[in-house]
Amino acid sequence: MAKELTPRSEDYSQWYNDLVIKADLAENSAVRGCMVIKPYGYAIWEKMQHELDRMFKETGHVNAYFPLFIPKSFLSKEADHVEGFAKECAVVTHYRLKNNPDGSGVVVDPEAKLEEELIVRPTSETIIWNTYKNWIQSYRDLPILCNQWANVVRWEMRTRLFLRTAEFLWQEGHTAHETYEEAEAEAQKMLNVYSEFAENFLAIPVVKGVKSETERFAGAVDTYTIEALMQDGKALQSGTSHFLGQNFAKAFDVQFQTREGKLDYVWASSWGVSTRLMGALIMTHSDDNGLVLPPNVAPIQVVIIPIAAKKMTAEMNEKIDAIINKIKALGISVKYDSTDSKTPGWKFNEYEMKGVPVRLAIGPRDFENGTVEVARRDTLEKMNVPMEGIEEYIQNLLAEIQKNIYQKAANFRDSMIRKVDNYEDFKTEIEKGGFILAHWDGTAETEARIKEETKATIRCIPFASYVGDDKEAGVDMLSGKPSKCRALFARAY
RNA sequence: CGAGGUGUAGCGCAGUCCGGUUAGCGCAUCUGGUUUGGGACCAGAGGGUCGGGGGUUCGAAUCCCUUCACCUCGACCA
Repeated sequence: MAKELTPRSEDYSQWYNDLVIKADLAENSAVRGCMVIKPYGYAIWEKMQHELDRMFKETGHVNAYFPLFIPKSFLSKEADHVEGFAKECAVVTHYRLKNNPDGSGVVVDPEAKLEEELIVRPTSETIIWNTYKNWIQSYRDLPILCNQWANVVRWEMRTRLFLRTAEFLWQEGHTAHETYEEAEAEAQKMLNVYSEFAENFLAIPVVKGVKSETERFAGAVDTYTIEALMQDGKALQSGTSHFLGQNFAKAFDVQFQTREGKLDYVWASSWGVSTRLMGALIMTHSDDNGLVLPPNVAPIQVVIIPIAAKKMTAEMNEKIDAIINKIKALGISVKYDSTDSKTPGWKFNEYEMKGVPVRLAIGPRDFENGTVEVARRDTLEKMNVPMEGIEEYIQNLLAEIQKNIYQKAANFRDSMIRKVDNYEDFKTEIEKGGFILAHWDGTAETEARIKEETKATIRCIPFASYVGDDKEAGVDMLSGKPSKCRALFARAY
């Protein structure tokens, strides 16, 4: 009765919105474009953070924190950068309120105008490079490998929970290096960290590649990306890593003494993933019954639901406690839901909505047979499993589910990548969704025309090969001009 | 910013066209009891500035003016 999702086939977008609300992940707030991330949604984000943070540290990075506010003048120092972000900045102009003389509440005190306005960071390159200038004198001070966990604000016209909000949470890495090669390698390395994280942890298959000039980060020399494919056939940019060259070092005059005793500008990279990954996670795996979570990110990995809990004997409760303890001992998070205000049927649906990977039901029948009913969320299969050794069974099952969820997504993604050689076919194929590999002459004009006419954008030039000859030269499907290799096109979020 | 739409109980809605007792319904909540293997049942209870302001009227959720907010779809973007 209460909670029914709009089926994906009926309205994918509505399904997504329903799911975010009904799985208790997030909700719209009183502030335009800003969401409240609810405890269950935040628990998933925390698991992502935890794993990413571990991976960053393992690759030699350290965490730091830089200010939320950026002096307006900083933003204009790198020409492309300001161009890219100027239209979506929140600006602080005053520092004080006062009571309205007419008694109608508070108003901004016009006396308290700031000398220089402050921008709420849309990203932190400028404040960080202004800071790095003081940290770097010699090659001995390099590399600097900093990350920060932060919130940023981009005043978007239209917002959607997790996918695009005015304020969002993310991490941003900002590194400084002696050489072109080292900074470039860092950008590549972090892209690999992201793709490993997406695939192994979130079970989201991604295509790694380089962005076209049009899609590149404002101020970067090259932008690398991981692109995921959602179930409705649209692409979602899920993480980016930028080789910044010496652009920010020049803008903020960050020079260092080289090993040869000369002065040179520092080479840079930056990289980030955001709460948008929550959107990717939801849209990659979930179904019409609700969220489907890979065991690695599930805040609750196993839920145990007693049947007729009030009729349980002390001996039965002891057996259940023993099972819980054995599962916990294996490092598996388990929730025992014995509240009697809800029926088992209600709970079955509720935990399916929330994507809990494994559900156990234990009732009178099971105590008679010495079994437990095990249900897996990914396939919705139910099995009766002996109570004895149930913990190992679950441990294996969780691993199996993690693998299965990834494989299912990978099969779908692969089935949606195809090669197209002429523009007419392209227009037909793009309607069906998915990734299309087609030859592109490398010009912004052709790219813009394709976007204008088909709403498809170049997601990236993939590093790996997907359809055999996609790394071979050819001719642009639209202009007929020579093309070095195929680009990956899709409609995107 | 363009085009549509919606604001009535915690949530979802009816009532508005055509003004008239005490503003309804479902879910949720609370109390008590019975239940429990796929969204239970019975009995009782609480909960409302009808988005805000102004006007018309004997009388406004309903008509008029004004204002605010939110949602969906476009253009912009992680």
